[in-house]
Parts: sequence; C-alpha cells; structure tokens
Amino acid sequence: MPEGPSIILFKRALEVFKGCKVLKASGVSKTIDPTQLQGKTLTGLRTFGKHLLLSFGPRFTLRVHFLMFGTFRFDDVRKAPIRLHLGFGHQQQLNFYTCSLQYIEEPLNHVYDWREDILSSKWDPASALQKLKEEPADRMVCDSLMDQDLFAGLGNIIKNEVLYRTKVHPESLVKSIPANKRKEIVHEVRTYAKQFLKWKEAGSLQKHWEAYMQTTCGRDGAKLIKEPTGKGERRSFWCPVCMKKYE
DNA sequence: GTGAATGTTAACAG
DNA sequence: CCTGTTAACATTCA
Repeated sequence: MPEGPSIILFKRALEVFKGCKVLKASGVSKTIDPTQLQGKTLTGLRTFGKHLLLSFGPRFTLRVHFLMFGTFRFDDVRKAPIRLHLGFGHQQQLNFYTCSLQYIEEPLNHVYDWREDILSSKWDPASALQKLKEEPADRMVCDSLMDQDLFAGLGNIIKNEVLYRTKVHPESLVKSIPANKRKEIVHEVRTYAKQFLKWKEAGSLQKHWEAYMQTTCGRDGAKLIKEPTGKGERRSFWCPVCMKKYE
C-alpha cells in the first residue's frame, strides 16, 4: 500500500511511543529475532523513502518495509499472523503485519544518503538530475522514476501523476527527454509528493488523482490508456493525445 | 466471486 | 557466476 508520504504518516502515528521501553517483543519473522528488542527504549523515529526506521540507541535500528500490503495496528484483532509485536505497557500494544523487517547495526548516516529521499529536507534535485543523465540509453522514464536509488519513496501513484502533470509518456526513453523537461519532472516529483502527503492526511488523496485509476483525460477528454510499462511492468495510465513520447 | 494491485526480495532456473 | 523469472506476503477494492 504505502508510498513514501504514507510512511511519514505512519511515523507520526508511532511517535507516541518515543521514549518508551519495549517490555515485550515477539512475532514470526524469518529475518530478525524480536527478543533483541526487549528492554530497549525507542529513542528516535525516521523515514527514508518507503523505510520506517525505529531507533533504539545510535547503533541499533529496526527497519520496517511495508511492501504492498503491510500495515500496523494498536490492537490485536486481525487474523493475519503478527510479524512483530511490541508491548510498551498496559494498553500500549503495537503489531506489525506483512512487512519486511531488518536490523541496522550502524549509524543511519552510514547506510542512507538522505539526498535520495524525495521527501527529506536534504532532498537534492541536482543529484537526481545527474543520475538521470547517467541512465542507460534504453531505460524508460517509468523505470527510472520507480528506481529507489534515484527517487527513494516514489511509488506507482506518484509516477503516474508526475508523468501526467508533465505530459511525458511513461515509455519515453529518459535519455531522449530534453534537459529542461527532465528538470521539470524532478521538480514535480517533490511537489506532488508533498501534495500527496497533505491530501492523504486530509483523506482526499483519491479525489485529486488526475491519471492514476482514471479513465479519461481531464485536459482533452481522450480515453486514457492503462497498460503495464517498462521493465518493471508496473501499471501506467496515460493520454495518447497530450502526452509526448520521447524516443 | 474474481482478479489485480500503492512493493520488494529470496529462491530458483538457465 | 550472472541474469532473468517466479513465488511469497495477505488485504482491499473495483
């Protein structure tokens, strides 16, 4: 479910546990031993792209990736297996479901380049532009946008909305897109990601979709095409009339 | 009722 | 060994 902006909202929701000690930790994870968290105090919360980072001191962080269907709950009513349970005390039970868990045992600044995170205050559009410039000649813009090493936190909704707004066909070769247009795309990534966050928070994200899950173009009334595109074969929506294919 | 999807990765095949 | 494909995760919505 979640793209970068949604992870920021997850983080905000979990900030109530900052400074709290994990009294009990359990769960069925193949990748981590939950008991290692027992007795540790949650010292900080951060996000990087689609990663939720819960730190227990400077050199011990739990990385949560929610994949497509992952979620968390403050109660225990679901049928799905609990991937990780954290008990912070009476009526302070936190459960994670269907997520990928990993421990990071070094400072986060060694692991993450915050300039890549489209929603970070350290986001660096110049660095993203440079990487776009170095993409292979046959790479489509739809694949470049979804590449988490270039645009951490960008998901399929943001991809579709950004391309629609900048009128660039998803199957355009990124190298063939003029430099000023590439710049416009990078700028729109940040702008739309921020709008996504604001609208998601207000519960009106879907209402503002102009391409994703839409059937007609709001600009010219043409029927939008819906097809998997690129190597990633992720679903794209585009207008055959007003969106230009650079090739 | 069915099928696809806001995502990634381990396991497997060649 | 490298590269590409598939399965897995499990819920929601059209």
